[in-house]
Amino acid sequence: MPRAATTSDPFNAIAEPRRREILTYLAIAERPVGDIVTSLRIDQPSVSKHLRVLRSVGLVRVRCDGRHKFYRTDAEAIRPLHEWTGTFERYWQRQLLNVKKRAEEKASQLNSSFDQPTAFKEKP
Amino acid sequence: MPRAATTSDPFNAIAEPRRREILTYLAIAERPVGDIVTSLRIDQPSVSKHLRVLRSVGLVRVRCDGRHKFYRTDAEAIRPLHEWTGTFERYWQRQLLNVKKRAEEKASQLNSSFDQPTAFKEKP
DNA sequence: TTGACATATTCTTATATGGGAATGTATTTA
DNA sequence: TAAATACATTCCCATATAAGAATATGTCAA
Repeated sequence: MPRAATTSDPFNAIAEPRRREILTYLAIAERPVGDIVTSLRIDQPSVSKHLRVLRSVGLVRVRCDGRHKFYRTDAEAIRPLHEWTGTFERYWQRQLLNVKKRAEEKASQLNSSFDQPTAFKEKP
Repeated sequence: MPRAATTSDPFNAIAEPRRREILTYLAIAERPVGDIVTSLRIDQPSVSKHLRVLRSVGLVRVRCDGRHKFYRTDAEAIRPLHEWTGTFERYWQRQLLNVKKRAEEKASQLNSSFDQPTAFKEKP
């Protein structure tokens, strides 16, 4: 069985690099489809298809005006993703602390195992 | 052309729900494969395959000990994902402010367009 | 050495894409 | 109304999975 549809899972929707580019591009301001096509250099049908996916998971919104459709990133829809990745923050902070601690232990070990001159070795 | 390989892109790797579960499970402490199988109720070959994907993008690490292999989440590898989603934070904060502002405007409009009694309408 | 245990890999299969080309659908303008 | 503009959709196809079943590999225990 393949993966859950991109059209129902935001995590899956942002798995596609082009879609991430589009989201970044549309975060600053709303844009018509044509702007995305020329700015990001993606074929128009591809852009439309990506936008369809992004819209189906609520990552972008549309505003219609005549024959133009203005898309913009719905930043709030990205928040849950940010929060999920954020649940690991305490763990990477702990990891960093451990690395630092080990480095310091190693450093002090070196300092004590050599004689005084070692302290001056680094400045020739 | 399909998407970039799950084995090279962390965003793609976490697009699979089972793998997110595994990452969460392995964030707290290292575990042998069998623990994942029983705790998350996923077939052993599937677990091995998911772990292979996660390992190939550096999201988990292994420690071998006899016939056991202990896996753990490398939280630091999740950090870039957290940072990418975090680039949208300023935008969703702005969105929230706008929503709030509009709500307040609407509220004050209501207050001024109705007469005093309106303020007591809500407590019968 | 022979099993028993813990994981990994291979093979098959059903399915979900993503791109390219062509076509469809509104909407505006001449 | 006809042509042009802006997007969306459809069809085809090569490819990347993910699950399931069977099998392989590696390690410890009797």
